[in-house]
Amino acid sequence: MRKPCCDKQDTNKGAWSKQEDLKLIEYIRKNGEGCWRTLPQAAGLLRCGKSCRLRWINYLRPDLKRGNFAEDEEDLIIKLHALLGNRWSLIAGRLPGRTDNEVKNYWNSHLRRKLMNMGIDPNNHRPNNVNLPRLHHQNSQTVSSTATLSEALKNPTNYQQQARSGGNNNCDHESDGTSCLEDDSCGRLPDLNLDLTITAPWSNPVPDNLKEEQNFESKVSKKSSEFASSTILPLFR
DNA sequence: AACGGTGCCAACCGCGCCGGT
DNA sequence: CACCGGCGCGGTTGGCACCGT
Repeated sequence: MRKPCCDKQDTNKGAWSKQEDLKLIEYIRKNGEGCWRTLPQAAGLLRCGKSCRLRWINYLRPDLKRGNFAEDEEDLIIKLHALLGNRWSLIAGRLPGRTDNEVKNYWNSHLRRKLMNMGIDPNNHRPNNVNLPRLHHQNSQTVSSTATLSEALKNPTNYQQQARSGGNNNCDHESDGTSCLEDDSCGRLPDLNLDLTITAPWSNPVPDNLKEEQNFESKVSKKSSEFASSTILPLFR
């Protein structure tokens, strides 16, 4: 049995106070991130390391964007979710200034409902309640080579029609929140516009918080990483 | 004004991964 | 190779704000 990360009796829980925030910011400014387990004591905080890490990453980091998501960010989240499933950290990594928690919350509170209102299953990005003939995937087409998902959001009827006409695949991730990456039987990308003309969100040098992304392949499962390295990563480069 | 319902988001929890020994 | 500890991730929860009745 794993030991708890800290002695819960001696730690604060719940919302962070202004003083706690200041202590954490000050400590990290002087000493940098890392070694979260020992940080609270060193910084004079009655918090567990995980709590400090979360507070810093999700709220205090100076490079956070915050505020409403732009249309292109929404677009990107939807596309990446279609590709990656609920891998929020990977998705957030493509949105500079956004955290996985923020993206996850935004998906669950806004985008999920938006897609459902359009009659699209947010789990597999396919139209809901439609008895589609199962075509061999070689016959399928992408939704559109030019339309973006934000355009689709503005015109759900077109999007659905396109999804129906070209949106068939052999993938059965009906509602498990997984991506096609996880199933060999799919053998193809989900039928979304995958013309991802994404520019690198960072300039040189790569910020520390994004360096991890360069280990993308090691983060996804073996199967996924093979898929990613041959198919997805080139789209991002 | 009071109340209940709903949505949003910060924070917590448990688990898996990975590096060190 | 096995074990251990730290870190990071995704799912879930709790509390607050807002809105409608």
